[in-house]
Amino acid sequence: MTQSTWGNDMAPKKTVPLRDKQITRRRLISAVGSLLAKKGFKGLGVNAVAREAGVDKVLIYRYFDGLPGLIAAFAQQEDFWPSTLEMAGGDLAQFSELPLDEKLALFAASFIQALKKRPLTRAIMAWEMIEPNELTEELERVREESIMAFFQMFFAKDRTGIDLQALVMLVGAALSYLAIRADNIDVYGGLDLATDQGWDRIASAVNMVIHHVIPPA
Amino acid sequence: MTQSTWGNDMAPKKTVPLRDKQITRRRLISAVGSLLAKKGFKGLGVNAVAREAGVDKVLIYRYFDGLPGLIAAFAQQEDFWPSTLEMAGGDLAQFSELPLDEKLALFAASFIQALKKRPLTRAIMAWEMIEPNELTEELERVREESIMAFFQMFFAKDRTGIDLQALVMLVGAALSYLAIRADNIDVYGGLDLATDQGWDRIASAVNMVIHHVIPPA
DNA sequence: GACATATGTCACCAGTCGGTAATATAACGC
DNA sequence: GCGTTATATTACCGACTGGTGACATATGTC
Repeated sequence: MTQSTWGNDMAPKKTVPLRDKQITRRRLISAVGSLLAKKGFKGLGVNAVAREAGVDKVLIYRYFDGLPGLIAAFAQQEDFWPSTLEMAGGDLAQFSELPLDEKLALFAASFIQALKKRPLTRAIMAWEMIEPNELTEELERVREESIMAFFQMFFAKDRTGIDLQALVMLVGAALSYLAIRADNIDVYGGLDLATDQGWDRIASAVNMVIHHVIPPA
Repeated sequence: MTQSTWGNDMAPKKTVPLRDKQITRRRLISAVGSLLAKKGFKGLGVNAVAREAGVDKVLIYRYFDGLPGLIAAFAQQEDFWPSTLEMAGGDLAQFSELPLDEKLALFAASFIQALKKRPLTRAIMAWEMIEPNELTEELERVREESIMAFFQMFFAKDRTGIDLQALVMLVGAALSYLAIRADNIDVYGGLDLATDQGWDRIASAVNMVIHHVIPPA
């Protein structure tokens, strides 16, 4: 990016580069974000990112050692994946005292909300499905760790005798799939993915399943 | 593709083009399939398809009016989506007489098998998630119709009072997601996606849910 | 045989991609 | 002022993309 040193009076053809490494870095990082949100991971190349940032692409190599490095930097500073706290509904202590079925229901509702407000996360999840590379593998690893830690913390020592882990992951998989699809289609198998009412119906169905599988104490 | 007119005795440098439109068309169509299975929809371009078919890319334009036309021709002749019969386990009459919970369980098992043996379908499903275009929309429409027809035929007039449609679609979404992920990763949330045992566990969890939600009569 | 048509190959185009070297300019120390 | 370093731009490279026109060869008809 360049900026004019003078006003418009002198009709200055020359512009003055900013020459601020930190600002340039931030420009590039946020360009990844906006580009990812706008186009998805399609067209996420050095040229496009540099264009979006208004900066020369060579700086991607100088500051980040290439596009993977830049994307890694982007991923680090983004909360692209919901935290344990968020998946627990915002209050860990309170969450831990809930009966099992309510824990699961709260988790499902929180997970829906978390996905709904993260278009970038949905884009990255879609990305992971079709282009495995060293970056998506890293994001993958972080996510697997996070979700396993969450599961261990709250569901590990159940004595219901049912496969709680498989149940949680099935719900997570279904919600992930529907959230991603919602970016492309309005209806899936008759389910309305475009409106809040449609998602309320989905959440209700999940709750119904949970409360049938785990009868309240 | 070319083939030698003589044996190897004359050391023939020249090869003779086949000059059979139907064969060439088939070569191109099947090249789309194998390329889709090998690389997914990434690198599914005119150049790559022509290379895979061993044919010049200009024929794609001449015979199919471009890549979309070729892909449409490919999609028409493929059973890329399981039929109602297949989703019912192979015997419609028998299926229709099962109690509801067993219907659902059989559907889930059949759906898993159907996805497992269709790498192209998985690739296309992944494609639909990120690149909506006129082709994927068509496939989408076919699929939505098919799945709704199946649902209507067997589950419409339930009187359990629960949201059966949402339940079926949740299961379908979860299984679709896991099947697609299985092409990229071996483990999802602790679930083993790479082995038959892992999928048995998933199927068991689905059955568990079904039988809890819909108690056998 | 001659000719027209169907089929296939080749060569090229402009555009984009990831990547790099050479250069210009700003900022800072002296 | 001078020189050095940090920052950014320009210009280019080879490879690939989708797409097209000119050409070559085989097939079928008369």
